[in-house]
Amino acid sequence: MELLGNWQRSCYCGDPRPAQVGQELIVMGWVHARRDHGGVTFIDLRDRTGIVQIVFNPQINEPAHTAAKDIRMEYVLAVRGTLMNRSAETINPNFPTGAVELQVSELRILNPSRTVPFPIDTETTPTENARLRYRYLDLRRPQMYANLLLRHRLAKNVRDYLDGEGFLEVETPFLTRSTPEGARDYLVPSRVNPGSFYALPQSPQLFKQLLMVGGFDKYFQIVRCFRDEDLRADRQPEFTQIDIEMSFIQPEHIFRLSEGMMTNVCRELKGMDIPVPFPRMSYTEAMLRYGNDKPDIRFGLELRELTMLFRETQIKVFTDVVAKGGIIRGLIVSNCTFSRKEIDDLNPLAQGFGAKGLAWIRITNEGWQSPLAKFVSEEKKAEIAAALGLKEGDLLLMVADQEKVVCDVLSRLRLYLGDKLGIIPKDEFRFLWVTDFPLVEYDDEAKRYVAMHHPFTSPTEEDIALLDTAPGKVHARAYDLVLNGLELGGGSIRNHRLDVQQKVFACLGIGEAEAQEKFGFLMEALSFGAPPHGGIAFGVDRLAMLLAGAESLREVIAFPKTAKAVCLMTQAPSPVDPKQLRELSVKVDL
RNA sequence: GGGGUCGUAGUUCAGUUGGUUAGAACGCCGGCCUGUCACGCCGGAGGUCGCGAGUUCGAGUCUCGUCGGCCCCGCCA
Repeated sequence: MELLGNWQRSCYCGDPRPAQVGQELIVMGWVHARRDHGGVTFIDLRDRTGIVQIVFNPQINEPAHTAAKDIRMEYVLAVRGTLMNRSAETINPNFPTGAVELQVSELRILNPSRTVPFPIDTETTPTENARLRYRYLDLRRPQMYANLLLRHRLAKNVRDYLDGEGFLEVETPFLTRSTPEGARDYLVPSRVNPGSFYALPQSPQLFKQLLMVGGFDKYFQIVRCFRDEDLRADRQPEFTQIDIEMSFIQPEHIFRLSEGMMTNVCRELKGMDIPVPFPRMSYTEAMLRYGNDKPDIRFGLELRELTMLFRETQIKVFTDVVAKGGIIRGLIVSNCTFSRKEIDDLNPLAQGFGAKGLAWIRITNEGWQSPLAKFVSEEKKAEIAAALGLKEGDLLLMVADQEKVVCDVLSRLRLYLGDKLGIIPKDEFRFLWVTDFPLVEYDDEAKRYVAMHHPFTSPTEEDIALLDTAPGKVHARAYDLVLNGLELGGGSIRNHRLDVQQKVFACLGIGEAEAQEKFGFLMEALSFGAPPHGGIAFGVDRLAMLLAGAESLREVIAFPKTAKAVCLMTQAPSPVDPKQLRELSVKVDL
């Protein structure tokens, strides 16, 4: 092992080109591969920019050639040498540096490496377990570097864009207070105030509103948020948002700004030109056509309303459901080539999605093929076929149940079928605004209305009166941005008037005393001339994931957590020293 | 909290109906090799089959439990 001494790197491994031939260079990096021919030894030296071949030739430098015998995979080297052209037949077209090589005159082995637990290449993908345990090695893989580079450029692009639009990035506290509603909070005990706890923010929601009251007019922040809920491929306990808030605006301003930001990102990072404005769809329409408030509009296969058509048949499972206030909806798969088994297999799938069963009708050249065919008159069949435009080869899949169940099952079945049929164009980016959400929805478990977005969302001006009489019918000035079936972000116009905010609290069953205790600071602020304001927040991790074409957030997060919210590298979370607990006046009760 | 799936050499994986000494590739160690770039050739080491019970004459293989990774449901204003 040698010291670095006063050596200074003259270029990255990916840099050398024929133009620099003849120059003396110092390059540093990791041993990616080693080819020892006894006489001459080749080493591929790698850094984040690429790979350069360095050559140890005993005729050029005997000591360096001898020393190179000890070099192993992932050793860290510094080499000084002369850049040479390769002879025509030894040029490697697979690397940008493949026309040249560095003839080593001096080698310094800066650090050895134990045998690595998995190879640093693109061919083999190690198990997730190994990757997360040795994340620093996983990060050496070019794909991980590419993903995090993309993420960096995303953040930089967004910052530059918002700066250009007159936004200020302002930091807000991580140690804040726990609020009711929403996700479970991560709590931090206060040593100085025994028995009291901070909460890590689920989002900087209230702070950004208070910045508007503070007159900042246009705020943004690329900020970490924390939610103590179970994980998914697209959900980590800590995640990053592009958080935005503006004063004296309409939803249109948010749409225009967001569209500018997203198209900018897509153009700069992916070379894609996304047309603006993005299409918009009301929540009601989205539920009707897709059964879902975040529809993937890259493909059709929309839901069909069937209640009226089938209510007068002799199909008992249908008529019973309709009698109980349920509905019937379905999907039509055109030119369906499913085997009988494939169709039968959809039934347990639909049941897994929450359906009691899945009815089906296949249109063949001999008429209806279906377990239900005998319950429908020929006349009715013709009426149904005409109404739905059914033709030979079509498969009609139907679910009858309460509306919520029908929507849920069919929306998931739609995604399953879209994937199975291969009709989802993978390389398309289809943005969609979903608007006109209900302000609240009834929670059967809690037996009260809960905020659909959050408790600070403004009702539409014409619906304010309904807050007292029919809360379920009140529309919110809220909007979500959906990309390829993934909720990328959401926002709303907020309540800037104290009386409206108090009405909303009351509607949510938050009493005056509780509102005062939990949100007193907000209500106080609203009483001091709060401007009309609103904003939006986008998931950076999800956006980066889609831009990177990755299947999991972990691919675009340097140090992510497992499905059990554990960091396999640091072994966090961990028990702590009893002394620490005593200082915090915290007792663990398992 | 629930369901599914995976766990075999350092790594990626194979392992038949439960049957002799658990294999391959890459990596690792030793040797040879002056134009390779997935270098090649010769030789070698390396296994608590995640862990614990059970069934069996016999378990990597079957059963139960448990731990861990992944996916999903619930949950995620």
